[in-house]
Amino acid sequence: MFEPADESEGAQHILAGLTESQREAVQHIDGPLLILAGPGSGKTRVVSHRMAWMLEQGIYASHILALTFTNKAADELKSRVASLAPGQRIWTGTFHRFCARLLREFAPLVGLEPNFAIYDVSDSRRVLKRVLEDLDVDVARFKPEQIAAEISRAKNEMIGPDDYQATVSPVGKVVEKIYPLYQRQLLKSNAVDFDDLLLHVAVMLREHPEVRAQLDERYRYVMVDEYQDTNLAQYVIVRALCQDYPNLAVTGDPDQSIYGWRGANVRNILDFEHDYPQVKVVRLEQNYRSTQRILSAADQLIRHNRLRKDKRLFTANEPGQPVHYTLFPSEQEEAEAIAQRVVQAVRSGRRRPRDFAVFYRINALSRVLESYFRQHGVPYRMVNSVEFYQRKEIKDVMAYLSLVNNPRDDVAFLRVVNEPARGIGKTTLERLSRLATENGLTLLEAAHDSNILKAISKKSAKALSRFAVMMDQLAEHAHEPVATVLGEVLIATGYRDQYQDSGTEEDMQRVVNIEELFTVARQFDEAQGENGGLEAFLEASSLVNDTDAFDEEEDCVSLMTLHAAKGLEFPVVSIIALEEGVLPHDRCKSEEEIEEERRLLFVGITRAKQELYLSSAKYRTFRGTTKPTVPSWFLSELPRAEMDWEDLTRQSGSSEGRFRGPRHPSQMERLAASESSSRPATSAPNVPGMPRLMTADQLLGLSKVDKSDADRGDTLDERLGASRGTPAAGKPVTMTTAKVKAAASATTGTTEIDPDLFYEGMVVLHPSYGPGKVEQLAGRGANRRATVQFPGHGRKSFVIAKSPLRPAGG
DNA sequence: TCGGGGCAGATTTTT
DNA sequence: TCTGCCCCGA
Repeated sequence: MFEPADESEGAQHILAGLTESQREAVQHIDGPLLILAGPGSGKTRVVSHRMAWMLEQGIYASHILALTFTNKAADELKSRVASLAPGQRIWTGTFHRFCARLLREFAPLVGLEPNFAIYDVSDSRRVLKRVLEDLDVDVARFKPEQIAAEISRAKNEMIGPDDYQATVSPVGKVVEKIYPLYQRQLLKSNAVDFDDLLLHVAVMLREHPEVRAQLDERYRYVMVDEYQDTNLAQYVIVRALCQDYPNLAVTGDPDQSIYGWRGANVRNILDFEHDYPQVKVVRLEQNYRSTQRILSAADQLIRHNRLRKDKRLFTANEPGQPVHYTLFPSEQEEAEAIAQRVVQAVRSGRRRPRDFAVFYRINALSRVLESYFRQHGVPYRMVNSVEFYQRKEIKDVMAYLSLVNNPRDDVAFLRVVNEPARGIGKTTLERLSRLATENGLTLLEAAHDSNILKAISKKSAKALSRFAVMMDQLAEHAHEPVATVLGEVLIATGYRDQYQDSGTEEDMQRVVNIEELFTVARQFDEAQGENGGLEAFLEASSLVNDTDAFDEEEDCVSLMTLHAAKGLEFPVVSIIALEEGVLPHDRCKSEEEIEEERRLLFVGITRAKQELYLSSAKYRTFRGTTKPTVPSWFLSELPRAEMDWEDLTRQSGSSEGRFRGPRHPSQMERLAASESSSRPATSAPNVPGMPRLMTADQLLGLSKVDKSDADRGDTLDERLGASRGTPAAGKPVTMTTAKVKAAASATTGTTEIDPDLFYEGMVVLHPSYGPGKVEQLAGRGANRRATVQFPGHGRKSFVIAKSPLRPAGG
C-alpha cells in the first residue's frame, strides 16, 4: 500500500546540504526572525528552503507573503520555491506590486477607483510641471526635480500633503504649496505615483483597523527580503501586517544598503532587534561565492564604515589570484584592456563572454566600453540602458492604452491628444486645461462638454470633439485582450502609419518597436489568460524595468551600474572609474552618503567569484571635455599588500615605475596643468563635490607601509620627503582651484600656507602620518585648528599654522 | 499650429 | 556629448 511521505523524509530533502546556521534559519517559523546575510552566503537558498519547509509543516501557501525589492529577486524566489515544493503557490512580489494589488482591492478607501493609473517618474514629473505652471512658480529658481525629490522624501517618510510643514528652506515653502495640489491632481486623474503605492497602503492600514486586521490574518507569515532597503512607509506596512501574527522574517545586510537616496533607512534593519524583542537572529557569514582575496578586499573596505553591524566575512574557498588595480592613462586604455582581457580569455577557451561583467557608477561611463567592445567583436549587453518602455513611441501607445483603461488619466490625455498631429496646439490645450480645472472636470470630460468647447476656437474644438469621440469608441474595447485593444488603437489613431510612411531609419525603428510591443501584448494575453486584461498589462509594464528582462543565459559580457549589479554574481568582474567625483560621486557631501558609496563599491566587489579588476583612468572625457581625475579615496582603504597594483601612466616600457625618481612631465600632464590653472577660483573652498587633492603617486603609495615597500627601501616617509623636495616626483594630478594651487606651490616644506585655505574634506599630507583627510575645522588665521583623519593612524588635531600639514599634491 | 534649428543646460543610482 | 526647450518661420 502507498504510504504518504512522512514528515522527516520531506524534511530531509529540504534540510539536506544546509549548514548549521542555515538550518537554524530555515526551521524557525513562528515569531520574528532576523537573518543577517553577508554577500554570497546562500541567502536566497535559505529563504527558499525556509518557504518549502513551512509548506512541508502544513502551513497554507495562501497564508504566506514574500516581499522583495526587485522583480528579479521575486522571480528567482518563486522559481526556487516552485522546484522545492511543486504545485504550491506563495504570493511573491515586490512591495510596489503588492501595494498596487491591495490598492485595487481597497481603492475607494483612499479616494481612488480600482482602475487607477500608475505614473512612472516622467509621468509624475509632467503632473508636477503642470501644477508649477498653474501657480506661476519660478521654475528656474525652483527646479521641478528638486521639488519632486522633496515630495518623494515626504511620501517615503509618510508625511501626507496636509501634514507637510515648510522647513526654513525656500524650497520647503514652495513644496508646502505645491505638494497638496500635486496630490489633488493625481487623485483627480485617478492616478498614483510610485511613492503613493506605498503611502496609500500605509495610510489605509493605519486608518482602517478592520482592514489591517483582515490583512494581518490573511498574511500570517510574512517575509521581507533586502530589509535594509526598506523606507519608513514600507516599515509601517510590514509592522501593520505582523501585529496579530508576528511571524515576520526579514533578511538583509546593512552593508548592502545602497538605496538611502530613495528613502531607505538602514536603521530599520539595525533596530530590528529593538523593534521585535523576541527576535531570533541568525548570521550567515560564510561566503560561498568569492575567493579569499576578493572577500578580504571587500572586508577591509567595508570596515571603514561606521554605520553597520560588525561582522566577519570568511570563506573556505581558495585564496585565488590577487585583486588587480590599474591606473590607466585614459578611459580608452581602460576600455581597451578590458576588451582585450575578454578576447584573450575567450580565445584561449578559459572563459566565455558571459563570465565577464563590467560595473560602473554612472550609465554615462558605458559608452567607451561599448565602442571598444564593438571594435573587438565582443558580444555585450547592457542592463538598463535604453529602456524600452521609455521610448517615445512606446510611451505614446501605452498612453493611449492608459486612457482607454482610465479615461480620467490627464497625463495620458495630454500626451496623446495631438499625437499624431490633429491640429490641437498649445494654446488650445492651455485653455481646455483651465476650463477643465474651473469646472472640476477631467480633460477628456472637458473635451466632451459642448459648453466648454464653445469657448475654444471652432477648428480646435472640432478636433477635440473628434478625439473625444474616438476615445469613447476605443473604450468599448477596454475589456478585450490587450493585443486586440492595441490593434484597435493603432487603427483608430493612425499612430503607426505616420511612421510607416516616412521611411527614415529612425521611424522604421519605431515601427519595429511598436511591433515588439504587439508581441509583448500577445504573450501577455496568452500567459495571463483570465488574470490578464488591459489593467493588469498596464500595471505590469509600469512596475517592471529592463533589468528584469535580463537573460543570464545569453552569452554576452554584462555591462551595468553598480546598483544594477546587486544580487548578481560573475566569475570575472571589472569595476571602472574608481575616481573621486565618480565613486564616491560628487553629490555626496555627508559622511553617511560617503558610506553609502563605499557600500556600493562593496556590493560591486562581492559580485566577483574568481577575478576582480579595479581601475581608474588618469584622464577621462566627460560631457565632451577631457579632464584629469583623482583616484578614488576608497582605493586607499583596500589591502594593497595582497593586491596587484599597476600604474600605466608612467613612461612607456615600465609599468612598475612608481616612485622612481624625477621625470619629465608628459604632454598630458602639462595639458592638465594649464587646464587647471585656467579654471576660475572658487571663493568658498568647501565646495561640495570638490575633489580631494591627492596625487596618483600618493594614492598608490597610500596604504600602510607594507612589506613589498619596505623591501624596496621605499618607505612612506621617504616618499613624502621626495615629493616635498622634488616637485617632479609628486606632481598633482589635479588642482581644483587656483587659490589652492597657489597655496600649494608657495610651500617649501614648512607650513607657510594660509590656514584659511584648508577646507573640510581636503586631503592633506603629514610627514609622519602621511595623507589624511580634514574632518573638522575651527577658528581663523593663526588660530585655525584642523582635525585630520589619517588612515591607519586615527584622528589627530593640529593648530594649522604650527603644524607641518600641507595640501596633498603640492 | 507645426516642425526645424539653434542654444543652453544638465547629467546617479530605481520601484 | 546629448537632451530638452524655445523661438521662429512657414
